[in-house]
Amino acid sequence: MAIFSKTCEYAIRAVLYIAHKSALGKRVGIKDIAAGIDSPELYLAKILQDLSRKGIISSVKGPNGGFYIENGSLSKPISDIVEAVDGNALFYGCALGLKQCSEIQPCPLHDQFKAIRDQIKDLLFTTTIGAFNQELLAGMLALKK
Amino acid sequence: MAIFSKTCEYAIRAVLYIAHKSALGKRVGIKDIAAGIDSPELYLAKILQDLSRKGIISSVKGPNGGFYIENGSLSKPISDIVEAVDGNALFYGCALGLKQCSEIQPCPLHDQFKAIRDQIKDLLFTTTIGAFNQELLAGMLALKK
DNA sequence: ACATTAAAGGACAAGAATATCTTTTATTAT
DNA sequence: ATAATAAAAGATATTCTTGTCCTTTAATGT
Repeated sequence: MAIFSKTCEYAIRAVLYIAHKSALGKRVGIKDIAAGIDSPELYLAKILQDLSRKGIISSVKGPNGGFYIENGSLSKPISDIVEAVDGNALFYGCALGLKQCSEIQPCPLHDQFKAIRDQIKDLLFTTTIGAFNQELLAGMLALKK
Repeated sequence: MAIFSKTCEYAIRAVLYIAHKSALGKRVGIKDIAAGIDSPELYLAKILQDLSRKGIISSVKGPNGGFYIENGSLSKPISDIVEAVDGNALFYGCALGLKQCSEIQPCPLHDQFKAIRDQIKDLLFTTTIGAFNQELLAGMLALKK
């Protein structure tokens, strides 16, 4: 199994794609995004609808419409996308799925996974949606294939 | 989403349960294990069949039969269970699901996730199946609820 | 106003993961 | 040998994830 659901992988890649296009003041349509991140167009549409409802991205309908990201939202952390799509189990859940796992009643992997979860949290909470814009524009980072 | 699939959570908990019972020279039946780790009995049966076929655990049929773990297998790493059930995407896959992600063609999270994957690998490859036997016997660690 | 464009929304379909049920096979004790 | 036990195996059911299709709504340009 992967760290993120497939839906979440698409979501992150799409948001980063929209972000670096938005930095140029451009809105992007669903076809453009789907091609830009190699994802099924109609499924991605559903995901973006959801992210739009949740305020992570914005959209306008009609000619010259499309998806974009508010300047202020570029400083939101990537964790916002993950939480919106996959929930917060990755940040707070027990690795072995125990509801009552805690310091008092730890599962065998409790201590070791705490460190890993903390590192994952640190990464996703401190990395912003706009953090990769320059490198994406420069073509130094990949979002497809 | 959680780190492991539900199937894998059951698998790890069951194997650790079997391990610490095996340390006492006892075989344990599926009912016992399912109750001991709070899992659906018949589903767990399927998982253990699979682990048995893959040589991670052993079993004997008939009266006084049940599941057990060879002494030598107690020193196998937990990663063996994870790989058998969830595959190795957690250890080697790209966080954003890109097939071609690498140093040459990195996804935006490539570098940061490499560190996290390495830590996960380190934990799962160096922690053995038998590592928690004493604490489990002493009731200091939980496998259910 | 009207036609065109593009996202939103609702419904549906396919596939995978999770869970259950029933029959078969192997082992043990009598 | 036979009966009882317990895992293996095969079949089926349910739920969740992923993916597609079709209609509706909102915005724009003419």
